[in-house]
Amino acid sequence: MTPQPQSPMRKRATILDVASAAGVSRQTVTRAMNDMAGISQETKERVQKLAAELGYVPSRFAKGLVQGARTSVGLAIPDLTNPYFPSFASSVVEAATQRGWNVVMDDYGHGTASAADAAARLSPQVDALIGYLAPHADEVQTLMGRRPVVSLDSPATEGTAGGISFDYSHAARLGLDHLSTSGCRNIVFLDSNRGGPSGGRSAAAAAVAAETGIQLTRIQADPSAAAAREAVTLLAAGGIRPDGMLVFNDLMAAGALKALQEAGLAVPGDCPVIGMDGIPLGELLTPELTTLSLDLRAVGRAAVGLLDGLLSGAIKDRSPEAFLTLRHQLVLRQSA
Amino acid sequence: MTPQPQSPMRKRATILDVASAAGVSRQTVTRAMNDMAGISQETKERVQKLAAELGYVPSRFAKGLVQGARTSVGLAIPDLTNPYFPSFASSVVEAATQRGWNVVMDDYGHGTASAADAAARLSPQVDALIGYLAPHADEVQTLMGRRPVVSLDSPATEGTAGGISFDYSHAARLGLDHLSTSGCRNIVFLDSNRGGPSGGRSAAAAAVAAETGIQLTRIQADPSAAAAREAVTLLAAGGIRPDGMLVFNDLMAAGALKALQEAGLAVPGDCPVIGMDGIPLGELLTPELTTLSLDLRAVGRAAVGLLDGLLSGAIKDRSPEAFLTLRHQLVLRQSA
DNA sequence: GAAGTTGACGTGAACGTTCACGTGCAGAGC
DNA sequence: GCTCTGCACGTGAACGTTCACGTCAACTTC
Repeated sequence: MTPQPQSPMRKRATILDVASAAGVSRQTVTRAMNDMAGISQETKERVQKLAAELGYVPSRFAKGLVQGARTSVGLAIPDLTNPYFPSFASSVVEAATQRGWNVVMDDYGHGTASAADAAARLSPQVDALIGYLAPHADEVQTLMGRRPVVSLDSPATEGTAGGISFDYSHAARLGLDHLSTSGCRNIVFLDSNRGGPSGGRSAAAAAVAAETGIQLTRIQADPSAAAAREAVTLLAAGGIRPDGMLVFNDLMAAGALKALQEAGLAVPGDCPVIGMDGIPLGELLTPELTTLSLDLRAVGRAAVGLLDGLLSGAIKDRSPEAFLTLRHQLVLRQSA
Repeated sequence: MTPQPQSPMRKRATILDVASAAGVSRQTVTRAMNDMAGISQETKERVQKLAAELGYVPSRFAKGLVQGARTSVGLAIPDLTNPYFPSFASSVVEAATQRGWNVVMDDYGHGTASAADAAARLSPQVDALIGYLAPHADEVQTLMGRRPVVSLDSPATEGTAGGISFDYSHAARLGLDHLSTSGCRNIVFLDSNRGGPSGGRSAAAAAVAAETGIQLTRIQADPSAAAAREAVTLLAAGGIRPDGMLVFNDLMAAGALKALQEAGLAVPGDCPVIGMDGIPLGELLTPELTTLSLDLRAVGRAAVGLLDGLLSGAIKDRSPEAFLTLRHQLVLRQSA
């Protein structure tokens, strides 16, 4: 409360400064700060007040050293700008908070950084790591040593302690079935051009198409709305008129929607569109986006749950239980 | 590499375990792990390999204790689900990463938590705090003691070390001018019903309206797209037909857009709509959203910049330089 | 009035690093 | 042969807490 400048004093006050100012011992200060028993109300208040005046903040390092780590988990995410990731991050933060963990975040989207860079920064600070790491999941686990890494959407062949993957065959089947039932015969799969997690979706779509005899053309773009929009505009300008579209993710689908409308194709009339992921944004588009939806909060919860098991030893590293597969669900709205 | 189970061993390996395994001293292990001089290549590699095998991870607590904190900053955000906040968070993470800081995140949106709860969790872990804290900014600064807190969008009367606020009068003037110039005479301001930062926007809009003789009706809803949609639907059902709309933020504007269209009002034909914040989502809507845009990356950069000044002492706590005011810019798209 | 109990406080040790030296040894230089 | 230099490595101390005990007086208890 007293605005006491004390500016020249650059060094942090320690517990001993408080103790000597109050004329008591370290331990008594500890008792006062942590509301422990064995101290009179009077002394406790005096010490607390003095501590505040001196700007005393217990060193988290000293505390952690002696008490044995409160766990903090790293969260590595490619791009907070894609609405999918904040939804995911938010559920991770919630689940972690419930367990009393804290979350150190790194967003490696800007610049040319990769998940490995993020992990290198995070590694010295955390006891475990969750993230979208493909195709560097291996490298990240190496960086983390024995500390568990849960990787999302990377092939289980990558050697992380645990992982969550998605059943893209199932998703592709749901999506393509719906489109072909709606009469589409000339479907385009708009894929992301990023090496990483994309492979799964496009491969699954191709496989399902081949199996069911659906004609499927694959085009690619950066996984952003703007790039998707441009790609579809280009496609339409080339005279190609798909009569159905399955898109890598909802954000790209939003861009595709725009481009199709601009090209004079009605959605869903001329060309139904199905997105993937189920981000809240979908409901705000016109037409509202039909999508293969993931329960986003469940994804975060599952990731944290796995980590909990791995940390506690209830789940063994790389054991079958350490890998989960989640399924998409077709949410019908207006666009298909 | 060797999958050596070693599971029963629950305790972490320390530097001494590595040292004795390698037959060298602590200091030599330190030299090997940190690529320091004064060690032979041969020994370095041997130690590193051994360390990896033992799963040795240097304790961040011990390291921090002796080296004096690498700074980590807390980031408290109400709701990652509103696309505004991830954009902001992303720029904070980027700016912090550039300085070699790390970011501990807390999202206090879920449940009934407030910024103060988030700060309580964060406080023992961080050296400084950035966040949307209103109306609990005071309380948060108290929790943080002398450590600097930069609060966004809270009145400068709240006693944080620094802050960033927005010139809502300017924004309201830009928005209302544009609407009234377009011929709107019966404008609705769709406000958030959250106590916090909302006051500023609505008060500024009211003031500008009064000053310029514009007829402005204020309605309120939860700051989400769904709630805004519902509120506007209700409004329209009540027979009230606004001929122009200024909205608390872009997310709510997206909901309003939907509702207006459903109610048979053309946008911008019958009722132009202007949002606030300038989130990327705006471009994906139909019609594309005209908005009072903030340079979101600049906001994060500014916040981290302030914190940097405050931490280094270049800027004094609560001095005039510790408070910045940013301005919105009118970005004309289709909705107005 | 001796023994036990309680409350309020203090002290040594330990947590796992790094820093600032110190040591020993091989070879260079004269 | 002696010092000097450089290299590879080791050792005491310190960082700021908390834990597990101690201590000491005042008060009960019978």
